[in-house]
Amino acid sequence: MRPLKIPKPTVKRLAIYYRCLTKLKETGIDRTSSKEMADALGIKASQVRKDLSYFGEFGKRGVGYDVDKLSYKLKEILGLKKNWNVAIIGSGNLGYAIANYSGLEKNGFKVVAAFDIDEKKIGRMIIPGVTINKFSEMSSIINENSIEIAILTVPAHESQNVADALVKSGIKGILNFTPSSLSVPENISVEDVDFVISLKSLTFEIASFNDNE
Amino acid sequence: MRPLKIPKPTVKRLAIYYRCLTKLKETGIDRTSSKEMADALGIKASQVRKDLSYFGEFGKRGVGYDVDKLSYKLKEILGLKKNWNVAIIGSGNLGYAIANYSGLEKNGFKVVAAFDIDEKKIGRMIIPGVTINKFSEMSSIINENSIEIAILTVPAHESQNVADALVKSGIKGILNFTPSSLSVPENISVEDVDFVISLKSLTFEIASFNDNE
DNA sequence: TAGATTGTTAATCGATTAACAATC
DNA sequence: TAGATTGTTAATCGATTAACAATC
Repeated sequence: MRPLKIPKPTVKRLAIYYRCLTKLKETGIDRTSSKEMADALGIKASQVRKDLSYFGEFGKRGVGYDVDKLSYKLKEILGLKKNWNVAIIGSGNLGYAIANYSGLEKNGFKVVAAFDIDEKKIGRMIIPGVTINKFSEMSSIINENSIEIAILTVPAHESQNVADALVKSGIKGILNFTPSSLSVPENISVEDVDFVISLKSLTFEIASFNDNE
Repeated sequence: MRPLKIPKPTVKRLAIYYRCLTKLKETGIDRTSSKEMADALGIKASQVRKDLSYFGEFGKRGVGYDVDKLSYKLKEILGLKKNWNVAIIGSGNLGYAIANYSGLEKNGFKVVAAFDIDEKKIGRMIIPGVTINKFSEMSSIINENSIEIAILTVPAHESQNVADALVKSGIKGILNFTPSSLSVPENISVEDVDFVISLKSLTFEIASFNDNE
């Protein structure tokens, strides 16, 4: 049982701290401070401490944080102590790129299945050892392989239907690359990755800069 | 000259409203209301009106909004009246997938150049008509083609170097798919798209659900 | 006119930051 | 011990929401 409702931005930052600590570890540094991490990330030291304080006391006053220990704690908090089986839903260019992104495996995410409607793609390998399946087999394959996370890269007009099927298949979370805002039961988690919206934030900013001088 | 500092979340939502209006237009609907849009997006009507109010008065009291007119206004606000030339920096799987994503052209973004270090890729086409170039040609090609936006999909350890080169080449904004937080001059805009962080937010949520019952 | 919906103000809510006692 | 840095409280800042007069 977690004590409090954790702010969404805090969760994102915890993942960023974890990445930061991993880098420190690789550099051979074994002690750090909220200030050091904050400076590396361009935020305030009190923000770092506040974020961590939701989950416990991980540092030593006057000393700082043990990199290994804090890193392990964050790994635990973020649910990364186990490996996660993921499925790629929609094996187009984007699905292919994500499935083959080395960062997935490095972070404990294992692509164990992929799906597509395109008959021509069925049977091909999306990554070595993982063949692309028909949507009709989705439910059974998700169950058999205890897949909890779906990475959704289907065309926008199919996204809600596919999401419904995923929920029925017992998936627990969806990383949604489609532009649709999905309706799912409240016990299912969805994270949206919407780079066209990000691109338009960018043009807004660029256009604003030019307007303002 | 814009009157106020616009909240970041507001800008993102403006882009979402614009997408919503585009969909309404396609459906043949020509009038809407803050409530209708809000319900479609799962937010509050007052949020929609507040967001729009930063930029002017676009509706009619008692009536609502003209879809065409509001859509055009948002297009203008977001800087989308012109087409943007973009370059793909790093022509791996992800760069390839993004370059070939139909949503780019549909939204007024034109991929006019691509780059990579890998000698084997130089000269190949990333999309029909656009060949992959060496990094050494980046500066001149960006200038000659008046490219203002770079989509950065290089490996993490090269990202800052490449970003520096992009800034020197006169780029105005970077859509950053790498996990590095880039240092750029304050007149350069950066938007981060970090799906591994999103994936870890997802595992946090899933793990929390299971812990809490 | 009566009903509907805007634009805007004021209230609320939530997240960030500063400050500092605790303590290594 | 003196200096450093935590964990936490309180203050500040910013964003969301409710409420309502204006008005179509």
